[in-house]
Amino acid sequence: MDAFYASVELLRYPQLKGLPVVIGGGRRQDDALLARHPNTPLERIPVSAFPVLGQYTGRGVITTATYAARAFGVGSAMGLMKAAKLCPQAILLPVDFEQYRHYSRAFKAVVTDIAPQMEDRGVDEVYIDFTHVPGGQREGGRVLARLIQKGIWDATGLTCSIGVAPNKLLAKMASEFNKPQGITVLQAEELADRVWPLPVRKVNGIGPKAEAKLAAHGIHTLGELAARERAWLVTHFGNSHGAWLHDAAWGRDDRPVVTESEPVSMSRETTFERDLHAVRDRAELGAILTALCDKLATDLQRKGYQGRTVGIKLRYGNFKVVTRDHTMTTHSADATTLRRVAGLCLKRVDLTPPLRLLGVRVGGLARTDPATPLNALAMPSAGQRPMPHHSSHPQAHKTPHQTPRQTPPHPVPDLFDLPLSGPPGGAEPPTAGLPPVDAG
DNA sequence: TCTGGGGTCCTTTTCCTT
DNA sequence: TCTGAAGGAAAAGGACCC
Repeated sequence: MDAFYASVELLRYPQLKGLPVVIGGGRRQDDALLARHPNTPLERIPVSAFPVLGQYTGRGVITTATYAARAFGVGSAMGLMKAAKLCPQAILLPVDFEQYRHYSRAFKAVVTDIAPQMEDRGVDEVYIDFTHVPGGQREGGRVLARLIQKGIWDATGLTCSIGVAPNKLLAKMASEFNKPQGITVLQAEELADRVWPLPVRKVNGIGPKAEAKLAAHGIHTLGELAARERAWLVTHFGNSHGAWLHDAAWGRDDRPVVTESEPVSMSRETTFERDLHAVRDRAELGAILTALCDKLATDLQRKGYQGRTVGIKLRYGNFKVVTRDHTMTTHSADATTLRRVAGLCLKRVDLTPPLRLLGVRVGGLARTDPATPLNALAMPSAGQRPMPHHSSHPQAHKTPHQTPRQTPPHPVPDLFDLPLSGPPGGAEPPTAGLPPVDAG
């Protein structure tokens, strides 16, 4: 298979091109901006009027940053306060998913017009199998890549970097060689020269943890990784991960370009403006949980799905995360049902420490209307790991059994109805707190 | 100093049934 | 009636990606 990996840079305002800009954090700075410049389109508001990072106070992280901002050491997932120290003059824009979705659809339409075998990798990235695209092999794929780049520019004004290689693993790596508007053709025989000198972290699927573990064994580059025996890697990293690491270092990847997929789960979560306490902030937490369930139910219904497993996620003030879930006997997309089951899950966790984040998730999805065409409504599979499927996995490809066990393990009275002083009897975990679950 | 939100997949632990 | 083993599914946690 021949593969492209294409990623586009999403930046809205032409007057900000070339400047350090970060996106993230605060909500609705646009509104304040427009209030100060009535009747002026955002695209015409002068650069000097935009809020800068140095003025920002509060929680949040950077979603993305322009290359000019990255030159200051600012990057994705960095706290805004830290970024403000590195580059206080950077312009800070709010996240606007409506716009991203619009431009995302537009650029993908350009791609599929030219090369229909496209795999969606999120809002700004795709894989393309161009093996059977007419003219796809000219200049090793470079001609087709230029055509796609120009098409995206003409339709959206967005720049795009493209990697061309024999498989997805190498195409993704190649796309990073020449950002933001380059085309890199990487051939299998160039592995030693162009890939092995790279740090292991450049492989899509080696994150900070794997990087640290490899470093502890003195492995920093892909060349050093490739030099290890496969058996040695299997011994130290397990059967599947060790073998995968070995394949990755040797540029081997036989995953196909997947053009359609079904969502596995949907979720909603929110980080609070300040840490909340289950008892003191009981009403607020209850309202947040209800709102999350409402949104999630709306998401499910809009996309035509219902789910059987409902779960909650809590992040404590110390960043420790706990999850609880419960599988129901039937599927549902009903907000009241989600709220009730999420409430039951919440009773099974320790609600004593300060809480930073609350989330609700639904898995075990099934289509509400099976006649809906496959993938017509599915989300892009953004977080999919590049690992191959391991059929040895004990839970792989099994049909769910019909009698899920009942939770919670110890019968708990409705703690959500308890007085604020805490649970009676002393036998229950310290879970006093949130308002009553809505009566079904 | 501070660390979002929405996903997928894998591994390990726990629980249930036979 | 009790016990233990085995196997499968659910639950929990974690790594990773955009």
